[in-house]
Amino acid sequence: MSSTPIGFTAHDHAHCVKSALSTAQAVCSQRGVQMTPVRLRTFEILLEEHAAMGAYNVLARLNSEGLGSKPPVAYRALGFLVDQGFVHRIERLNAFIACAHPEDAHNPAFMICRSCGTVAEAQAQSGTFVQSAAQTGFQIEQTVIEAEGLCPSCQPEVQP
Amino acid sequence: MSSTPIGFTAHDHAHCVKSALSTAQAVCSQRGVQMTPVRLRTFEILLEEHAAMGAYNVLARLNSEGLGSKPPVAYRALGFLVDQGFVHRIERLNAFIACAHPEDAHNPAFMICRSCGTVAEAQAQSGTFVQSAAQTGFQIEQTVIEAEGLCPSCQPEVQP
DNA sequence: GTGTATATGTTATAACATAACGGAATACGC
DNA sequence: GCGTATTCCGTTATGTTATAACATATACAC
Repeated sequence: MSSTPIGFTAHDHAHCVKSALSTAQAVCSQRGVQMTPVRLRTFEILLEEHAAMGAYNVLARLNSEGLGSKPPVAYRALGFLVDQGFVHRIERLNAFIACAHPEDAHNPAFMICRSCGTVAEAQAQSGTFVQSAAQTGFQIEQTVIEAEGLCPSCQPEVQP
Repeated sequence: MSSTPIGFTAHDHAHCVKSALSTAQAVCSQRGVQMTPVRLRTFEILLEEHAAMGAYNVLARLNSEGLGSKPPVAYRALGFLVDQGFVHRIERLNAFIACAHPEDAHNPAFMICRSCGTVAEAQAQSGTFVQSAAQTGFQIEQTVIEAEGLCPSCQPEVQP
């Protein structure tokens, strides 16, 4: 398969799928957790799709392959992948997306195009919000940072 | 009514409810939109509760007062209030909360205590995320910034 | 093989949300 | 006031997302 434009930029998709899968498997054995067939295939589906998918879409795919037909199957697999940091949940969309940077620990932030639905992952860093949280004594464990708007391809061209 | 501890700090609750309601009504007539009884009472419920509430909880309250018993009634009123900036939606909780700073336009950020459920609103400001979005050409229209963790009251005391 | 922990299968239901339609209330130009 | 346009509300029905609870199976340590 050739490169496809994803996340606002092109890249070698087949490669990133393969690489993410083997990385994940390595990480799992390192952590002593099991990358079972359902979990692996769920991850692979998200990687192949390379877009945010609802749990029931994932489930439909799993079901068509005989890997489970009931919601808990999908939700458990997705929950596992999220816990391990291989997949992120997009709160705004009630959807899941394969992590773009599974290697390093990170606080992901997302840009969601309201026109084409593309979701791009970026690195979030502490801004004034985290500082003000610290000031009030709030102990942050996890952050949700999502921006909705228009990706470069979906912005109207300026008239000449 | 006396002050109650809310959003990690105490304040005069009765006053803030009254003031928010009259501010909202003034803003509505200024904008030429209608603050109808259902909308007003929905806002008041959220102000009184001073916590994140699910749409169906709000609906139950409305229903008990004869103001509507079907989901669309609550969702429409909440949608209006969100559009006008009087109420915010907490994506992480699928819930709604009255705005803490209805006067000024703002990008809200929220701290959600996973122990007691308290939600505090803070001011979000542009961090590296917004910058990197601008770099990629993504045009942000709206942001969701929510942190989950432990509020000061729910953090375990340090052993002496 | 027995016990323990983990994972999956399945049923059932909870919780959240909206499309679509008809009718009532309201605003507004005249 | 009166007609008309618009907005809002009530209701039916259904769609979508998510989890509790319990049964079964698998893996592994001992």
